[in-house]
Amino acid sequence: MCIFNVRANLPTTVKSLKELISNIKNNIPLSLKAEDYLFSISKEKTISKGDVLIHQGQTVKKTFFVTDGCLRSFCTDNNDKEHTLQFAIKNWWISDFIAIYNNELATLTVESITKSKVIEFNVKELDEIYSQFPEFESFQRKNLERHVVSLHKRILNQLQLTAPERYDLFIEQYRDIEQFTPNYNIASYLGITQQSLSRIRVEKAKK
Amino acid sequence: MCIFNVRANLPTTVKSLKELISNIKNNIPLSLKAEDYLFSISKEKTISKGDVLIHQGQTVKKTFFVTDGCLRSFCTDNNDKEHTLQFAIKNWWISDFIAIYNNELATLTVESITKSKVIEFNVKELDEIYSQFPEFESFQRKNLERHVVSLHKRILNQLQLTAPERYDLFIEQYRDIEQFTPNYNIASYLGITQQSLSRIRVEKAKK
DNA sequence: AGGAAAAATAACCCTATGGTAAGAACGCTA
DNA sequence: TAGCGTTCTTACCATAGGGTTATTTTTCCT
Repeated sequence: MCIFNVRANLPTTVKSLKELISNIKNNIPLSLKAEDYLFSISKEKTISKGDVLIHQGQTVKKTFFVTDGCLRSFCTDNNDKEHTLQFAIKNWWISDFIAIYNNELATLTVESITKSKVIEFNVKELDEIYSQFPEFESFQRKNLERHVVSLHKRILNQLQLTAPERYDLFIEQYRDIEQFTPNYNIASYLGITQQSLSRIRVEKAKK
Repeated sequence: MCIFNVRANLPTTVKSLKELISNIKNNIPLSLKAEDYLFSISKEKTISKGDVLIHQGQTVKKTFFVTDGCLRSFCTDNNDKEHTLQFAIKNWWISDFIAIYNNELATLTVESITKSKVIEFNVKELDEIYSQFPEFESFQRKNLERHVVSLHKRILNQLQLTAPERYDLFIEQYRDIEQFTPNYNIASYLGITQQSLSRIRVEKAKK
């Protein structure tokens, strides 16, 4: 959902930033200066399974571009039940965008489901990029348009599909996420319990 | 979710375009040329209750800014059940953004719930505005950011709240929409049947 | 390989919501 | 103000999915 990049000659430690560069260059031409800036504000991190990058209730200062592994964002309700808003794998962005765009404290938790690699950005520094390098405006607008479409679709699916249908669709669309994440996380994304998902899987296997 | 405006001296027939202008000027400075362009591509329309502005299955060429009344967008499933994605009142945009951004045929229907007034824009002409007047990029990016936040929140609400809780929230947040729309449309927005909503209302009244 | 921890399944009963159908209330319009 | 269509409510039973707890299977660790 966000953006970015670095110079052509990368130190070995930031090799995976190349993903990000090519990702961006597919969409807009990047000046060397813009690459420099991106490089200067990014920090590559390796994180372990279970690590929490954003804590509910705290200020959100970072946003993450995933280069390896799988993360998720979720909220926790009054009964300590978790509800997954988003999964993120390679080339996806993840953070608490509600908090960032509303300038509020985090309502979400962002945690790593597997050992992962991410590129970390400071939200404020990242936001600077638009004034310094206006070519990012259009790039990001289009990203957001695509994101809006996927959210519209998710809402419609939630309204009109049964739980088994939603599960089938999830498997179909996110096979590369399914392999990383336990079923109870998928259930919390689909809006059902782990037990219901188990039942659904059993029914599905019978056919 | 989109953008717009017109010149300072308006013909009387486009007086309501002023809403749009002030809406935009609150956010970005508008050149006269940009105002001219907006004026040239906009068309004010009065529509009756029940009129359909976008038909499922057809090409989506228009997007609408509402200046009076209330409209909704919905999809229709295999059993002819309708599921409301969005309501739009004064100062909101409405169209089938899934179709527009994906360049597909309409999956949604946009219909007017009341007698309404809208300003109609051709999607292609509207899209031109970004290349001709780059100041709109940032404006629209921020609109989309806000829209993403509201969609994230809706998804989380759908996952974690009960039907009565969602209804309470709807009443609280959209009192100005509730007055226009029949309960079965609200039900289809909340993801429940008209009958369930009726039950919920009865329970609520008892307290 | 062996044991602990995590994840998935199963079985129980319970509750919220759905489907159908009927009737009541409301609101136009003649 | 009568009458008709629309919207809302009620009541019935049906069902999907939830809550709890136990058991099995898988994964992970050393």
